[in-house]
Amino acid sequence: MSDAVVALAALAQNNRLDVFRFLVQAGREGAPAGMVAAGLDLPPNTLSFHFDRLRVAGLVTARREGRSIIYAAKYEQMNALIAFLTQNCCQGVQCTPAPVEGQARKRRKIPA
Amino acid sequence: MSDAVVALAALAQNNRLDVFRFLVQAGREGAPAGMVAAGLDLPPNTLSFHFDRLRVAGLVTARREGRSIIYAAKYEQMNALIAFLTQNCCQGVQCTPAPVEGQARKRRKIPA
DNA sequence: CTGTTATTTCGATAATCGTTGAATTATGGA
DNA sequence: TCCATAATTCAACGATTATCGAAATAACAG
Repeated sequence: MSDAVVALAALAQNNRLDVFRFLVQAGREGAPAGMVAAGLDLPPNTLSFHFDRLRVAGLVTARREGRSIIYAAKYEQMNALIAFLTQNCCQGVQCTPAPVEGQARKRRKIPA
Repeated sequence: MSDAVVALAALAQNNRLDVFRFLVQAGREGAPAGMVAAGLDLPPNTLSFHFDRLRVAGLVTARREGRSIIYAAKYEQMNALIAFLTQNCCQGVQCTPAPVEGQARKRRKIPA
């Protein structure tokens, strides 16, 4: 539960949210730190700091590959966060913001 | 878009997340500040600070009623946040964590 | 007006945050 | 070995945060 707060805090910062979005777009494979640095124009030490936050929050994984360190988004954790928000912060009320595609047509109310 | 960061930051704090959840449970009607203070055992000035954060983030509304001030969760904003996360932080990948109730049965793929 | 209840505002404080420059570690190539 | 590349760690900094006690404001009752 305080898990959620940590994850929220990790995403509640512009650069960090950008980093995470970048990694999401990079796919399961992930991307080396340097590529993220180049893509977002962030100095490597600042980036290291943010990566660490995301990692501690369980939102990304890190693995070494040659001299690069590859970071990858942890989709499961993101799903868990969204699930938490959906269940705890909209309770009872219609909330699920309609899946992006294939949403059901509104059903006509059946008269008594 | 930086809207999302503000909303995330507003929820990225234990007491504040509790406050928001309390208001969500209170329903559209909302609840007076004092009731939240009692329910969560928080000093009123600290609570004021947190209410303000949530209000600025667009996550709650405030209206005066007699001597009380009634705060209410803004479900639409929460939906918008969840929508943002669903679309921007899981892009392409299966992500929507299955609506709590009434979820559609999985459709059998139609063979060519 | 006076007093009471409900809440906010103000000033101060300790803690945490995001960024920076400089130094450091780790890997691989010549 | 020596050098270059990729990334992290460290110390410092100004800025923001969450909390507190005390004072102020708002609405109502007598």
